[in-house]
Amino acid sequence: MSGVLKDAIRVERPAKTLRELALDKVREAIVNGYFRPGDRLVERDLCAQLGVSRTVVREVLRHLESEGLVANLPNKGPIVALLDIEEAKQIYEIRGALEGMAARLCAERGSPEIVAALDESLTAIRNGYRDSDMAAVLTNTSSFYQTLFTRVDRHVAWGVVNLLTVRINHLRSMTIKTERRGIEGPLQMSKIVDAIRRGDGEGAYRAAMDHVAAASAIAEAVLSAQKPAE
Amino acid sequence: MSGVLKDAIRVERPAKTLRELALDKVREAIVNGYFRPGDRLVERDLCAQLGVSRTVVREVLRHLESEGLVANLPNKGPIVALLDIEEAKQIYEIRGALEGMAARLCAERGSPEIVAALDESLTAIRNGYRDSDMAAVLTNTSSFYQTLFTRVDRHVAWGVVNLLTVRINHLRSMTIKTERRGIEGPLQMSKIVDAIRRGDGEGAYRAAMDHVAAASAIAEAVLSAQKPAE
DNA sequence: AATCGTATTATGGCCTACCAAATACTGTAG
DNA sequence: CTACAGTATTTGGTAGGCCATAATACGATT
Repeated sequence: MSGVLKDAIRVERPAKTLRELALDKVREAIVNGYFRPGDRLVERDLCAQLGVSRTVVREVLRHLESEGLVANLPNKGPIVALLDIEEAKQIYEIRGALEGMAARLCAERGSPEIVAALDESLTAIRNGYRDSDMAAVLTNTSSFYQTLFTRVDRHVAWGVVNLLTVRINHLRSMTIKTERRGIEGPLQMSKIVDAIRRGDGEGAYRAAMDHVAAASAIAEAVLSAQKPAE
Repeated sequence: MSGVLKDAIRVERPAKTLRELALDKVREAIVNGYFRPGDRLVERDLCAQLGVSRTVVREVLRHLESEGLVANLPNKGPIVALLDIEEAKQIYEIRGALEGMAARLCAERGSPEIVAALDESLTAIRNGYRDSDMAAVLTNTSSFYQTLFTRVDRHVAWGVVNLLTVRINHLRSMTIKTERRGIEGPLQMSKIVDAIRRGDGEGAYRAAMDHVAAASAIAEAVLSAQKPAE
């Protein structure tokens, strides 16, 4: 049997442990609102719902806790973390600093491939708004920023941004639906791309900051309009 | 019985679970070098060493994994994460962005209390260098930055910085011992304080960035001098 | 009827024991 | 000396149990 063939037919293992699958499921469930902020996450119930053992559930809860998606009340157990408006603003601020940094680096790199990739995501975002396909808007916004970070090899910063982003995910899906966001959002993002295209690091930095600041302002409005109602 | 008294005599419970104690122990052991990068962390060995069950050990390992201190090799198990020089540089870069941001905010706030607190930490750092007490240098450097972040209520950013910092902790203790660091480090930090004192946001930002950049450069030198030797 | 004390329940924290699968090691037969 | 089979190691995952605590419900007593 040839070594080459052996490699060729090598079966791609799922490679995902049950724990990781469960982790994704629960995170997904929190992010998309199946579990609401404040909901208790009872271990044994989760076992039943996920069809896994308590060991796995507990590891998943620990992991989500360190991600900030789950909070652990002493002597009461884990709940879905509540999103504090102050915290949300700080998260947006951090994203601004990091995305601005990445945008500047992209501009300084001056690679046409980056601009092309960003344009592609941006077009997809515009189409998403046109078709009212908010899921598409979210995933392509994500890939827009992923490009920004990973094309200049800032994987750690991308990881941080991702970590923080899941915590404000419900906010993201709300801000995105805002009336004017469908126009202004892509406009601001295209300013980032333009600055990168002309190699304007400082402009790219500011454009990225502006975009996040706008998102933050909308989020604040949404949150403070919502909180009193509870 | 008076309500005031009731609060006054409220018994302080340890409140720490076994898991948290174990987590701290293991993290500490990794950070201070008892476990070296690349070392395997065999669950059952840890159970024996910590005197706890596998349940606890596994949760601890998961937690450290999500902190980036532990890496999990598929089908082989957890090891202490190896520090890649590229990753270290990125971490320093992120710290620069966030600490710069915090320094700017402190300068804009213009509160004498902040300056006083920073000065106090800085003095302690200088004393630490004078007495060759590197542990003191580290903890006071930490409190310097903690002041920078928490006095302007940036707890999330402080959390991010902390999370990243533990990953480069061995580097920190090495860069700190570098010959000229004992002079230049405090000098750069005093520039941050000076800029804050005169309300110069931009200057504080740049000074904070410079300080981290210098640390990064030293770390790079140390690491690349060390890696080939292995 | 109001209050005080006592089961009961729900739940998390922690433990032991077990099995399956993958990997690493080891000794033996050819 | 090599190939191969068996053995130990170790993780991933499961099952189930014990204990402590907190909350709640339920009486019993005054």
